[in-house]
Formats: sequence, C-alpha cells, structure tokens
Amino acid sequence: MDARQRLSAAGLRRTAARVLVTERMVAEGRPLTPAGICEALPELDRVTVYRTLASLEGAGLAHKVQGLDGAWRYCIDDSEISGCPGGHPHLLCTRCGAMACLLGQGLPWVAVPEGFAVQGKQLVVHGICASCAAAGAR
Amino acid sequence: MDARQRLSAAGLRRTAARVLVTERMVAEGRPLTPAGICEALPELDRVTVYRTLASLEGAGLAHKVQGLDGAWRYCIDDSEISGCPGGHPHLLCTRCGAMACLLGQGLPWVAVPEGFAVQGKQLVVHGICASCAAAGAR
DNA sequence: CTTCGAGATGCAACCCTGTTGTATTTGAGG
DNA sequence: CCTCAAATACAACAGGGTTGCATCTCGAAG
Ligand SMILES: [Mn+2]
Ligand SMILES: [Mn+2]
Ligand SMILES: [Zn+2]
Ligand SMILES: [Zn+2]
Repeated sequence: MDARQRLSAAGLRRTAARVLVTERMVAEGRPLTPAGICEALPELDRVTVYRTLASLEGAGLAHKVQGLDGAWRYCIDDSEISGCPGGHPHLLCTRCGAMACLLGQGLPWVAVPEGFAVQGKQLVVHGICASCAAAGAR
Repeated sequence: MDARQRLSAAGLRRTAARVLVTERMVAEGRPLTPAGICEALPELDRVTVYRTLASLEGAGLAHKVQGLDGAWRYCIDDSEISGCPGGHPHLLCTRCGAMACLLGQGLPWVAVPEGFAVQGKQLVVHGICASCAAAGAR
C-alpha cells in the first residue's frame, strides 16, 4: 500500500513531511526512533518529525514502543501483515539498540486489581540480537 | 528487615544516603522515581540519589521499571514477600504516574527468533488507577 | 484556476531525566 | 586514631521531548 493511500485512508492531510516519514518507515519495516528518522530525513525539522509521528500514531497508522534507553520507537502498522489487535511484544537489542516487532504473538492477559482500568500494555524483551552476538564473538 | 541490615547483607557500605534512600523506599513500598525520592529527601544531592539507586539495584536490593513518561521507578526487593524470580509485571497510572508491582504473577514466556539471547523482560500495564478514577468521576 | 482558512511546518527556547568529571568527605578495617 | 578506597556534592553536560508563535501549504469551495 502506498504512503499517500495510507494517509488518505486515515483522513490525514497528505503533506510532504508525512509522506516522507511514512515512506521511510515502510522501507525500514521496523520500529525507528525519531532521531533515526531525522538522520534519514535531514530536510525535516526535528519537531516536525515528532509531531508527524504523533499524528500517524493518533490516526492508527503506526504504533510506538519504549526502548530501554528512554527513546520511543515508531513502527508503521502494516494492515496486511499485523492482524494482532491489542499489540504484540517487541525485541530490543541492548547493544545496537535495534528493535523488532514480534508479530504473530499477542500480549498476555494480566490480572489487575479491582478498579484499575487497563488502557494498554507494553512487553519489551531485551537482550543481544543475533548480528551483535556474531560481531561480539568475532 | 532494617535498612542497615539490608545494606550490610548485600555487602554495601552503610552510608547516610543509602540508609535514608532505603528507608524511604521501604516506607513507600512501591516503585518511586529518582525525582520523587529527591523531593522526599532534599538534603541529598540529585546525583547521589541516582548513584545510590544504581548501587542498590546492582547489589540486588532493588529493581527498576520504566514508566511511560520516560522516568525509571525503583522499588526495594522485599525478600520476605517477592519470591518472583525473573521479575513481575507492573501497573502504571497514566494520570497520576503512580506505579505498583504486580506480585504473585511472573512474566510470560516469549518466543524469540533463533540467535537472540534474552537478558530480561519488562511488562508494564498502563491505565487509570482506582483512586484517579474515583477522583475523575467526582 | 483562484481564494481562503484550518491545519502543518520551522525555529527558538525551554523542561526533564540522566550522566560525567572532579575536588572533598566519610566510613570500615587495621 | 589512621588510612585510603569508596561515596558525596557541585557544576557542567547530553539526549529526548515539548511549547509558543510566526509563516507556509494543503485542499475544499467558489
Ligand atoms: Mn510492533
Ligand atoms: Mn516491581
Ligand atoms: Zn543488536
Ligand atoms: Zn492514578
């Protein structure tokens, strides 16, 4: 699905910044930090990238997850693949900072105390990714 | 168990800062942000609080969890209660920022791709806590 | 094709969390 | 007591993210 189509389908104005950011995220296919996107798109202002990501997330075109480093990662929701309502766990490499969506598995049910209204859950599994392990052993 | 005993048992020097921070955390009984601890203990320098919390965590006397607001929360490990090796889920109120340990349940098993070496997991359930819901309805 | 206004962008300044460097103090063991 | 490694205070810094405001631009309406 084309970036422009995604934006229109979600009822968002198709601005240059949104098209660029969306295309970049689709091309990467994994959760990216705002900083990483800024690096890839130096023609965009940092604040614009933050606001663009917030728009995409608000419109349901992307989801975000927190890294252990305090930075959020945003990833396009690919409606053809995901199909994991309620979200999915994420992998995070503590060495290189790369994040990956663990599609195909959902989030666990958790027993919460009476009166607590659950809005969402976040499950991040951290460790050393395969490529970092290979590089470290070398 | 006394704060001093905890420190000695873990092989840490019993300094004034560590005793104060530990006592404060035991008294609260829930995960606290460094900022919250600083507020409660204005006689301590901010950096000292950060380094003290790192010491406690390194010695296995406390664990930490990330809040959705980007701040870490530290909580004393009460050896008499916890007994949840590998950690436990945490609750976070998105309105007041209060966090709670969900003792009694462990973290789920997650299928990770071949070659990924898991170091740890973090499961944060966020929503509106009972007292905030009551306050909001009022 | 032109007009026009809500919404998006760029820029500067700011806040908050956390870290690092370094001189000074402190506490536990001898 | 002494001693010295470890811990503390203070200042400076770094990174992620937000806010306010002037300017620009998309897209609907004429
Ligand atoms: Mn994901
Ligand atoms: Mn806990
Ligand atoms: Zn890696
Ligand atoms: Zn609350």
